Amino acid sequence: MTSPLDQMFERSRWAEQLDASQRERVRSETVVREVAANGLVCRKGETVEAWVGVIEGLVKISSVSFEGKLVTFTGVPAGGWFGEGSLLKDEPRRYDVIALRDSLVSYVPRATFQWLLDTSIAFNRFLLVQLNERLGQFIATVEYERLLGPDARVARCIAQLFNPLLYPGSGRQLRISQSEVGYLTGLSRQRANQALQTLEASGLIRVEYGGITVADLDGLSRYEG
DNA sequence: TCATTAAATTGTT
DNA sequence: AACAATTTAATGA
Repeated sequence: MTSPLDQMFERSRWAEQLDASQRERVRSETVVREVAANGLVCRKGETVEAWVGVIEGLVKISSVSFEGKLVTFTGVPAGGWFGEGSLLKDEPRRYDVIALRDSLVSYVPRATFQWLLDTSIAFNRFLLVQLNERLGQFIATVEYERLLGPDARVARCIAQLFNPLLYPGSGRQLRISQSEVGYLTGLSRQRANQALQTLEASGLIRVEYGGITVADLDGLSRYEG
């Protein structure tokens, strides 16, 4: 029987390329935890002690200003890893990470992360690709937020969740409710619903009950209204 | 397998 | 924010 963690490793390129003893060490040192919807995966300000992977479900990385305004930076679906930035810089975590629905999360301890960094070239390559991909995403996000309306923001958000480099093996279909799309984009559910219908009418996605299927990922990521 | 019910999600105001 | 309609999941005959 393969555990959910093993399945996570199987579709993570860095873990795939470890040898048996390396993988065994990572497996034994990694902690898996269930997080209920709206539960905290990591909290802002805490000392960073782990690199985090989403095995199942969906989490969002966000921050609250001291005025209480909630800002969401990005969502991370199953298959995604995050937190390497804070680990590398050895600083307190800058963001809250909250589960959007019941999720299964894995924590790779700092020491294990360091050891991978020191011993595995595949791991280093993976981080390089991931960091680069994220940088591209955030630059594009800033550009879009300044220039485009809600429909395009939703389009971008969905396209991000389907990034094959960051979240491999998830296919074209993602289970995500429209209220979750609203949380990720900072829009009301009603507006998110409207945007999804616009995008469906443009033939970029198919809207289903409790999920969406991407028909044209490329078109979605360059949608401008 | 089918029918009934509760819960979740969606479409609309 | 509230409502009704729709879909899914769970339950038991």
